[in-house]
Amino acid sequence: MRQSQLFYKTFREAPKDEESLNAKLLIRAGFIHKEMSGVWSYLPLGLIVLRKIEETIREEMNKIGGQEIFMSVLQPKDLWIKTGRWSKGVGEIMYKCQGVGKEVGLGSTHEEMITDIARKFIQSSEDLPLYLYQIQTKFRKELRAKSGLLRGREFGMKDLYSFHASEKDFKKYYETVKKSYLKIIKKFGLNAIITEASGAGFTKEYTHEFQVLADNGEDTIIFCPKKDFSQNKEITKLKAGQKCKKCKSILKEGKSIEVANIFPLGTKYSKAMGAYFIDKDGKKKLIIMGSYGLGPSRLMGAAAEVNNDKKGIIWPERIAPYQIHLILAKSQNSKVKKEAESLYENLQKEGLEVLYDDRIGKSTGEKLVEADLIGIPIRLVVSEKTLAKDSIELKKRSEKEARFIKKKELLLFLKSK
RNA sequence: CGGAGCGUAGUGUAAUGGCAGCACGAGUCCUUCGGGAGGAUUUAGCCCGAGUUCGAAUCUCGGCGCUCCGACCA
Repeated sequence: MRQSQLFYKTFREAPKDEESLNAKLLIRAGFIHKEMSGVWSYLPLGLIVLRKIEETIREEMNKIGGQEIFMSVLQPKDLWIKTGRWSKGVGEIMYKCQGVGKEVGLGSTHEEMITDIARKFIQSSEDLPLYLYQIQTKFRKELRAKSGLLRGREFGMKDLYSFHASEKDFKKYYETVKKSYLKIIKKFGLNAIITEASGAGFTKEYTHEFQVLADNGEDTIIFCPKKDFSQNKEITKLKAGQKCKKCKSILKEGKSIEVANIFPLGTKYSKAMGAYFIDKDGKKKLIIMGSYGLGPSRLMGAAAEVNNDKKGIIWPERIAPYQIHLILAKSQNSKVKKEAESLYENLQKEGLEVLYDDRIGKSTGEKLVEADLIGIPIRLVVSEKTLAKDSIELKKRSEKEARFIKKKELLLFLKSK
């Protein structure tokens, strides 16, 4: 992509009413645009990042047997009445159908719908286990949206639902999802701690939150530095300073961002909605369910919140909008431009993702500062200096020092990644 | 939903009752040419409504919006 053609704009200063770091950085670098509190639009750079996050999640979900579906945002009211959640006002946003004049739900979560689908398709133990997921926009009645992408009223959610014939089978899959989630989150440059939390109306047991330590997080956890233990402060009876029961490490307290939450639903929804299957023994039994949420937009916010320095964002490779930022330094010598153009063509031929700053009016300094703000992992510069050395300058966003590298070696280096 | 703060060009800021100004951005021209360059020139603004006043960006009331703290977060 030629930067001269890219729809974006960076800003020297963030809007004064944004306080959270992720919002400041993502707005300044031209990734997102706020429509209203808790509601964001994604500009080209931001959308690429969001799509990469979704794609990473999709790959991993498919690996653990997930099949992708896409449920509707508008949901029939009667399903919600069955589970008693319509009148409770537990977050569903009513939507008056224009013209029709009837109330329908605007999807805040999809347990009701998925169970409705499942009870129609699951008939015997032969149909189990079953893993269905979707990547969807959710709408929630957040009384207080805040912290940039970290808590929105409209946001992306990957929700996976599992259906099992036995508790044993459910527990096994629950552990599989835990491992898968840790793996996914790590690819976004984040280190999650699996944290026990309240059942939150879903279950009497613990649910599990995936918490990423960050000063701007809205949760507080008491955790073991070796990850042998972690509980949300809301429910824990332990305090920082006490010893971990498993490994005897001193427990710590920290602010954290909840990037995912998984729930053992048991038979709560299958019971409320009559989702049964015929087991091998010929008996009619309730389907055992789990639900597993992971938020792509919140993950994008968390990734920016955690991976940055004073100059800007430092995107982890897997979700960076481009892998390489090629910069044409300002020069009177037309050979410099020729060299950069030909390098751009070559890198593209190799199938590498390149953002090429081909703008001719901009000073080199401005380009470098802007590149740091945008945060692409590898920066290449073509200038009079590099031309004289018959090489290209290479610098990783995560490292301080740049180095010069011969063109042939450069391609090998980049392809090896 | 309770509490606090804030709403002035695209962004950041000044003017505290008397001609809305500055910087960045954006446009044009010249110079500069590796860490948001310099000069010239152009562009663009008082959240909405009511009130007080000779006169309101400024004071009062109402509304709307944003941020932060708290409650809530299925």
